Amino acid sequence: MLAELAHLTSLDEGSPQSFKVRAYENAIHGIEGYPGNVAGLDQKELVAIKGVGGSIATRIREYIDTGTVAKLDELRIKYPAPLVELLKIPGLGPKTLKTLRAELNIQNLDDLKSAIEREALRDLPGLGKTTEEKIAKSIERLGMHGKDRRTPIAEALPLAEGLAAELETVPGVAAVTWCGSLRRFAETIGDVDLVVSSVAADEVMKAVVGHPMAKEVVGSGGTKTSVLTHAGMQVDVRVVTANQYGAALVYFTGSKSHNVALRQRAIDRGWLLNEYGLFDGEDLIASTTEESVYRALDLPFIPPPLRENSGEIEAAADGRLPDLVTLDRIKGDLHFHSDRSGDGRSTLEEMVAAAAARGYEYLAITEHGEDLAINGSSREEMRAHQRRIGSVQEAHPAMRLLYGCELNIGADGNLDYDRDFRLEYDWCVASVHSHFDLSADQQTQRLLKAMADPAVNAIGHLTGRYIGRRPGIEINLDAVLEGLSISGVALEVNGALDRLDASSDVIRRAVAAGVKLVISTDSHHTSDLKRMAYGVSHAQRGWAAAGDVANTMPQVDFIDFVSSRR
DNA sequence: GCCGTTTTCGGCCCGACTGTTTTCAGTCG
Repeated sequence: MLAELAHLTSLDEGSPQSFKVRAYENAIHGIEGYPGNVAGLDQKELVAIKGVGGSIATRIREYIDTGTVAKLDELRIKYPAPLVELLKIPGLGPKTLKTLRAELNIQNLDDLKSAIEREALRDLPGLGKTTEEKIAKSIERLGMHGKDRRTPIAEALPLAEGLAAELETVPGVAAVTWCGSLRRFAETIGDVDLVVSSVAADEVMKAVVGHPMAKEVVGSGGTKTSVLTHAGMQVDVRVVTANQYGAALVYFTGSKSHNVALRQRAIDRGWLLNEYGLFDGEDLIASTTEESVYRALDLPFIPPPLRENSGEIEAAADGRLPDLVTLDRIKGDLHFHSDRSGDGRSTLEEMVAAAAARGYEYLAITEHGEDLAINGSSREEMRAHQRRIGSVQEAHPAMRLLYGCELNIGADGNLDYDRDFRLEYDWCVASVHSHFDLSADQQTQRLLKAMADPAVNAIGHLTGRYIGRRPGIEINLDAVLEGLSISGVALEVNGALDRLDASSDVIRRAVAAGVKLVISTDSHHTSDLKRMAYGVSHAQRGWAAAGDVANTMPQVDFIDFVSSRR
């Protein structure tokens, strides 16, 4: 509601920088940083949220109580959807759109196209032939990459990793880092930003322009090149000197809103912060490393996944940043398949060896239960598997293997096998794999019933979503978190890049509610173990401290934790 | 529309790039 208000108000005010628009955007960030359920707050409690004043608080209550907001309805009538759609065209902003509507009565895409055909745009004040052609070209490729097109992180990250590795081999290059929403580990990525430290910018520009993944060069200058990939993703590469690298990383990692707040902090001290450094007049205060920039602003280093201006700067300033979970504190993996599961692709021995190579202290083997057609295992198969796990255990004495199962949560909340058989497992993850379209009430009951089962230790991939492909199930989150909190069942943070389920905002709510987390890879092949790093970054985005994550416990404590559930 | 270790009124981040202009406006990140 607030995002739409901001969007329509930018049209109404004829400026995306209008203070009213920014106030709405600030309120969005404040609310994102609120760890509880905003719908339950009254006017006074709402105003206490940073960025929310009397007017916005009233509109939030109005929205929750009535489902509509009069101000928003007014704006929707004044600016109908077909008109607002035109803002998605790259290069066309609110000012130009206002002119087009006032001068040429353009109301939708067809109006705009025909105005371009009769070359009517070029005679308008402030526009010209070039702008007309630019807008025409933008419309042509609108379907592929409009302003709001976003790519799932599962597609963007491999592209960035590959390109960064190649650019590191270009002569003169000292370092390459992908920045932007990708470094912040957002679920979807607008474009890939690479910041390169190099003494030979032209070499880097040449390498990018001539790269086979570049289908089209959007723009290329001395230090900045933008290209479109064949998949329609924009990649921006920016070259800076080694001395500017830290300030550039801060600047290009964002978020925009985090940067604004940092610059405000600089202004408060009479300084200037930009992508080249932190300055006191002509004097450079900090620029080489990110740490030095933050330190000069009296802040500890803020990990990129937190940089959304949703409370991290205030927390950092007060020394209240959580002791975030990190990869080196992970002691085991608790959602793990071998080719015993129909969709598994590596053998048990290979999978266990891969886990041992990572130095894990414990590992739960969680093959699919019998209810999952094709992929599941019968009781007899499970018993044989248990024996095989026992013999593999002998080869890895330092790592405790848990005989486990990924139970399937049926439509009614029922689980595989029977209670006694389930209780023989050392560790069970229970997950939804079907019936995605039940009502929120039904899904909630289903989950609550599953977590009430004494064999269940964790709820796997909470919503079953695939980012950009399939929405997750609808649930009553408050009820689910309460259920987890009461039962002591852990919430899984699934590290598969196309899942990242539960979402980071749910993780943040869960942490605030005292729910225990487990970060798992849901590995089906030895190459999947690297997902642990993704799960950790994603959990950081949800403000998860090491103490919130059960699989940071050393082996002894973890075994205690598991048996307390049994 | 929000906010206050100078403030309840008067501020509100910064720069690159492009195009349309002779000093600036719009868009973008």
